[in-house]
Amino acid sequence: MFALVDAVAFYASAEKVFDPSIRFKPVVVLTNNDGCICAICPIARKLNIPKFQPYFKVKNYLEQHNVVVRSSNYELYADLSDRMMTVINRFCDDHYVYSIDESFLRFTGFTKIIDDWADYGQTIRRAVWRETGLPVGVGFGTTPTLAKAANHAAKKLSGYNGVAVINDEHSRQAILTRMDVTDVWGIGSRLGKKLKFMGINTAWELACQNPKAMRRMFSVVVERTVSELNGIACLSWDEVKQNKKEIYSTRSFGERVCDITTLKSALVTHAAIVGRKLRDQHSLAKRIVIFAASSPHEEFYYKKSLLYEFPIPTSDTSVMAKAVSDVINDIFKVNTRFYRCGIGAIELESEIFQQADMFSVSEDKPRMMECLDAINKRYGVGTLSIGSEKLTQTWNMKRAFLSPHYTTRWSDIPIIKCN
DNA sequence: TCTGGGGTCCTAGGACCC
DNA sequence: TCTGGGGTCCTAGGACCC
Repeated sequence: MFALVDAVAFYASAEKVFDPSIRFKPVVVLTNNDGCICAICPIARKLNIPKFQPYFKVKNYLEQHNVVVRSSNYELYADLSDRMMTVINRFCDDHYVYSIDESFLRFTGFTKIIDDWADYGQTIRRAVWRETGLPVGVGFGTTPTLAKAANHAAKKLSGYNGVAVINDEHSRQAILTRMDVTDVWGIGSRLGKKLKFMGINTAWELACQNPKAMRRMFSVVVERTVSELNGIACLSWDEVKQNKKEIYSTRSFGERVCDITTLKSALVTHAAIVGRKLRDQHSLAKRIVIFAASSPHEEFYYKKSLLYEFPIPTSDTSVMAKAVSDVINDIFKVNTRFYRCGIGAIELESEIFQQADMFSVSEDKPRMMECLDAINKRYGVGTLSIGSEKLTQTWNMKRAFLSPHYTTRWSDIPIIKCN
């Protein structure tokens, strides 16, 4: 048995945890640089606010309806995510954190003990709510795709109250027939359109297709999805938990960047983020892409992207920073208003297979990164960083509606006033 | 005044080579 | 005069997710 647990409108709910004054108001959270709307709380959802619309286009509408707007407070969300995952971790023997607000649970030893999954789901929900203040939905299913579907039902369909279980033919049919085909994990708007053209409108109708035929018409991915909807596991647990094959860090600037020093320091910061993520999953990058671009919305679009190959695969931030230095002059172009930039590690291999470098002089390099990670984990990201990250700080994000860092900064600790 | 997210995986098609 | 194959690597862009 699998379960998928995720938070209801995570960013928006996180904003409400330490701010009771907005708890019963419509709240939306914006993406980086206050660009688009990325989270809409259930109260705001009733106003039919479109997700991922540019903020400036719906600003008036939000004001008219007294919607509370918040910038992304990633520090707060990351910390609340940790807390939430720590609680969830108690409830299964195998836990995989899939994204900042979603995690898969697998029950092997537990299966014999638990006879009422719905009740168990409510126990998880209550524990997370009590200990973090975050509302979550819990979906159980015999495959990861069915657990995803049940989770959708738990949060979106009436009569489930936050927990849904697919563990027999009856429950499977009851949920899948009420689910739009585009709400199936892996079926997006594009595939959805084609499927609907073929008369396949619900998840149930998709499940009734011949998997082999789906493979011919679309891809192995759709074939797998059909099988999984029928309770046939195609994604092994190891596959679900697989390491990333590519790791990117990209960001748009709060203000356009026109000078090479600022661009370089931004790229080194991305190198640091990619390096940490590589080390987290014990991977090394053989090659990285380094890119910078102007805005695609402007008349003259400029984009330059370069491949950089390391003689020895690495996850060392300082080595990647050196790569940035090497190529920055080829990427930078004068009189260009840079809008975003980033770094992606695209060819990864496992640390286990690391070739010893015959000419290496600094044997302690990996330990230096270990030390850096440990300090940043303890005292916050950015406590220790590469010198060239700090060359300038002018490219910071635009975050006009930022809430306090309630849980990660002494100065931001919430105060309760008693009269 | 001007403003438009971030991440991962996959594939079609072009460039280049022999 | 006109026509002919197959592999690798790279890039851009599509598709999906939240």
